[in-house]
Amino acid sequence: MSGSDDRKTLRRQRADAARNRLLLLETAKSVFAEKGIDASMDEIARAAGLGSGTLYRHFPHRDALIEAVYRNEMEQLAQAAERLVAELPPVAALRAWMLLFVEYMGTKQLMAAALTALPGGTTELYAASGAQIQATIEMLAQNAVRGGEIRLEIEPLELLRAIAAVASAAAGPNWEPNARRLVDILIAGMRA
Amino acid sequence: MSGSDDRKTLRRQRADAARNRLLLLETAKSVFAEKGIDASMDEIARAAGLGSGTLYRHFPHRDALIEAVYRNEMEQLAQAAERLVAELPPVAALRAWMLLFVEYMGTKQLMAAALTALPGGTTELYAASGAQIQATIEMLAQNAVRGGEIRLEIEPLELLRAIAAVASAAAGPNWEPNARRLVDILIAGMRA
DNA sequence: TTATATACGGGGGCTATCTCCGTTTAACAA
DNA sequence: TTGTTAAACGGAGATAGCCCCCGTATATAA
Repeated sequence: MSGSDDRKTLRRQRADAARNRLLLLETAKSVFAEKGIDASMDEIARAAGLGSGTLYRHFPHRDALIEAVYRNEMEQLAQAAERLVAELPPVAALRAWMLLFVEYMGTKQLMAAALTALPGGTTELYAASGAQIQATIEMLAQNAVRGGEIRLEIEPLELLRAIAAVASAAAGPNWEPNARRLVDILIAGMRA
Repeated sequence: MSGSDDRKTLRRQRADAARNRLLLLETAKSVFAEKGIDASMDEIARAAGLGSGTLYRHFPHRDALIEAVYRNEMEQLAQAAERLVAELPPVAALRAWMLLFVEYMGTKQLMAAALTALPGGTTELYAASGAQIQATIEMLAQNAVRGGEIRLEIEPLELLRAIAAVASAAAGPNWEPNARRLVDILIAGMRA
């Protein structure tokens, strides 16, 4: 009943836990990059030198881990967007950021897979870490619409979904030029 | 050495085998539609009233089964393309077929999943059953290019990949209008 | 220093994929 | 028809991955 209950029950996270969480995130990122998005949970735990129980305490299931790694990466893209909007005219900023997104998919193929791959789970993955990326692309798109240069008749997030599909490793050897070209096709197709 | 060797060694497929193959394909299609693309192999075998060994003899692994179901479905789309090309002007035919593709993804959400979902396996899935669908979209695209109305700076198959991503169930409640609109954006973006 | 909430580890349950092999059956020849 | 044989069948079980459980260890706060 009293406020002191919170005091009593709240206890800051133990240092080892925080350390291990970070370690697991880093390890997962590199293991995913090396072995692909299908790397087993046990393997990741082993690579981090921790028990699988520890891995599962921090990330209750496979998707939660992928999502966490993914969210981490996306943060950087969100920051880049701010910069581009400040420095470039609206449509150019949108285009530049989409190209950055393509480039990003390149370095982190696994993330492209995560975007499109989770069977039935993609939605939830998006719902969580997608919130940020969605806010970002929507900001860029709205900005361009206000400039009067493009019309927006599709949910902006879908633009990314389309790009991610083409920019996934599965899209063959020419995925990069294809994806870059797709960005321009989309922009051209949206011009008023 | 002699031609009669073939006679001797070749023996036409047994009737029960052919029957069961068909039965398994049909069953798989409906089970996938009902329970989603994650339905277990054992469940499909059981639903068909056959042993799992039989299922695996016909389709050596899960992906082979999905691929076979998928290829089956795509056949119909290929036929529709012929008709559209004969009846409509080039770009209209391309657009109409892409919209048909969207509609198709709607009825067979599982196929959209198959298009984008197989972890690391998408490429192979495409390589096999994609041959036909690729030939189809390329025919439509080349036809439109010859008409001089559009430029083709992206591999046509990638257009489908983009559409499939947006038209997948994972793309949220508005996937259909979004996907349809994407078709028009793509067409507009490709106009010369 | 002691008490306690919190974290750790890894064995094990469960489920799904795929293999193996003894049994059954359809196809062909005589 | 009937016998022979290659082909197909079925389903138990080997393997592997996800995740839970819980006894042990330890960081934190008093």
